[in-house]
Amino acid sequence: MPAKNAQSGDTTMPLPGGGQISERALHFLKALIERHIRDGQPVGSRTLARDAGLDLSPATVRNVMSDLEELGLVASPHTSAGRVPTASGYRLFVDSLLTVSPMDEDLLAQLRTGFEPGAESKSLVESASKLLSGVTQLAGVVMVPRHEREVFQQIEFLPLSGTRVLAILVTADGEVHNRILHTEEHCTPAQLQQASNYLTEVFSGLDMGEVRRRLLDDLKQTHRSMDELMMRAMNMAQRLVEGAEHQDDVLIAGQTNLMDFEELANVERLKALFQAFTEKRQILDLLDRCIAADGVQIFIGQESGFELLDDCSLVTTTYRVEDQILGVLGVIGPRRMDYQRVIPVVDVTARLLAAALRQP
Amino acid sequence: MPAKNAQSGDTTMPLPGGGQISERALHFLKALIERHIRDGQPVGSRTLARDAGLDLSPATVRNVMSDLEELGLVASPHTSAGRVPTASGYRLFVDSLLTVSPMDEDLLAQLRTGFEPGAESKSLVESASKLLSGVTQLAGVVMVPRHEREVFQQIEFLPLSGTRVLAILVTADGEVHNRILHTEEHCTPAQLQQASNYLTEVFSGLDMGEVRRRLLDDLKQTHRSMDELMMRAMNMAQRLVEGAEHQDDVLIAGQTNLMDFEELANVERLKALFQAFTEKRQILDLLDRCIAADGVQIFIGQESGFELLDDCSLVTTTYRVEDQILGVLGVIGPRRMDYQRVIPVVDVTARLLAAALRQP
DNA sequence: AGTTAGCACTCGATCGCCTCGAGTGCCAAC
DNA sequence: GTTGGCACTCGAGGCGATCGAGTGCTAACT
Repeated sequence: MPAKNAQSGDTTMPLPGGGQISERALHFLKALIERHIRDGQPVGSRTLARDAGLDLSPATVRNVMSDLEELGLVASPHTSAGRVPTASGYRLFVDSLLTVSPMDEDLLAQLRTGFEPGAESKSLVESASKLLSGVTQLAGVVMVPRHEREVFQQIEFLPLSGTRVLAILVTADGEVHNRILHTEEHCTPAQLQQASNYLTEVFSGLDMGEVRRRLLDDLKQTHRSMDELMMRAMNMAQRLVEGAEHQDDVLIAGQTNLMDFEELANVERLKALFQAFTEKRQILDLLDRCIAADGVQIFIGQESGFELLDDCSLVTTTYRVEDQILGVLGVIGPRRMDYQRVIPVVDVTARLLAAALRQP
Repeated sequence: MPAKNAQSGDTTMPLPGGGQISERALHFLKALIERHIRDGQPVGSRTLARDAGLDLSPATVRNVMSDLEELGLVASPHTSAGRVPTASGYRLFVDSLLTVSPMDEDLLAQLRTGFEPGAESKSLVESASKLLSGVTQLAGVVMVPRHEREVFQQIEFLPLSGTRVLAILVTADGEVHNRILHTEEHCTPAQLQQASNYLTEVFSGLDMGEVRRRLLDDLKQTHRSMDELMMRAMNMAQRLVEGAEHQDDVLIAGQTNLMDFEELANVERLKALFQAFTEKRQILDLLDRCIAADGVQIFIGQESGFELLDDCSLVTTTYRVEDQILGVLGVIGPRRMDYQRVIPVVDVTARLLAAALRQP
């Protein structure tokens, strides 16, 4: 029998997947999910009847639950075990049922004091991931400010012994990248000075993507009048810019928190998950896909498109300075995470990190 | 009845803990341990009789095993379950029974090619930990070259915007440390240049411990004639040297390998272990205690004095350049690891790392 | 004296069986 | 539309039997 809970005194709402659902059914869904988030157990009709506060008998609740099951919002692990929310159930929950409570004062204070005002961006990002994991008891992930978006400020070349040269790239936000380069010939300090002056003058104020593009262009047009020194400087700059990529582009903290959840406490699954955490590649790709969207994004189960996280949810948001997106941060946890609490935490942390990054 | 296997045709040997043990019993102990290392199961008399190759009946083997048990070298988890080596059993095994086979050619080649010749020390150390874990299928740990032992080569100050100065410290082995400092007053590039020239001249060739000591001394003796600029330079150098400490002093790779061992596959234990791996502090302390000793060191079970590793063993050795100890590396695995194979791997990796570090 | 076969015994693992209880679905009555 | 009642399902947990690997002991063998 199809779901026909549409009744006179109760409004019904259209459902994303097509079909209708009564207000009352939604209320029960919400209560069920909240209960399940709290204790992790399948929720039975008796319990839900008590929880919902509507003074209805378990039998009635069973009818409603049956409807919810037919709509694919809940499921029962086996015949005689209450219901558990499905991914779609959670989806509906976070989209329309969530009561976004204002954030706790203490919590806000805790987050605020977590960011050391004058600190370097590296350490701020680290604080962010630790705060996220500490406050939510989940795994915190932060994608560090994307190099592409950073602004070139100056470059210096420092002669080391032999033909080795230390190249130092400073970006506008005070980030420092350095790398040892091997040149074919020996360079004098004066030559190096000249090269760095030239490059700094030409590229200062451009973002790194632009710098890379121009470098490539300039190097291609070798016919352009350019003395050999500059060629070499360009080459060095090129190698520095190319090299300062990836690697520690994503910070993860509190991985071990995930071991506390029974639904994930399976050694094989954990192994795969932790391997992904140490390699970071896949996590980075995942976060990279979140960078386009605005505001807090939530991926439940397979929605992340990342098999390892099928039993997990991911709550992310971007952090930005003056409308420029710097990166993405968020948390990874089991599907049954406390979204109500986690969402504002992620949101606020992003704002605080952005604010801290703004004033170097 | 005490162990009285002393017999005419069989030599007996004194045991570290006092007591005697026959050659034959040792032979059985060795076979038992090798068997247990291979399959992880308690070893019964029938199996051992076959394994030992001495053509003795299980009944005889049982007598021997009983002696071994009385000496505390093996134990049975319960009445009818064969024997398992104890920590003392492993101890005796690694001390006197181990047949150190020469290293496999392919393996040696694999280790050799793992180190990129000209690479920076940071990346060499990373290679070492990855090789250790990859080759042994255990967790590889490397304590990075201790800062104290490094040799100061040059220092440079780079003016940034405002009163911020980027201090760059280069050590003889090509390691680069940098840090952003805030000065009270604005410094001209010329002043900074002068300061860096002075400091480089004074400290070049000294090891970092010496540099720190002299800096502290000089700063204390403010009555000494020294112009204000130098004072400030000293101050900056001081802050840089102090700051470039600890943090990533130990690298760990292949932690997840430990999840494959049933004897460790317990979520609580794993959580504690992985927390220690991310905090690193305790691991660092542990490795620090190994730095004094010479050659390959083996800690079995509680011998490490680190509760979390009670069910693990630790095989370490130091790596050195010209008799100067640079650091410690090794592997962490279950007690029943393949010592025969692991020990040479640790040993050779240390030598290769040292060799790679020698030529920057 | 050391070695061995034989034998009783122990004990975990596994299976089947049962009971218990939480929860469901359906139906008839309110 | 709601509810109580009822039969049914199914996992969890307890109980007992069986199986088999392994032990310890003893008595006989070399």
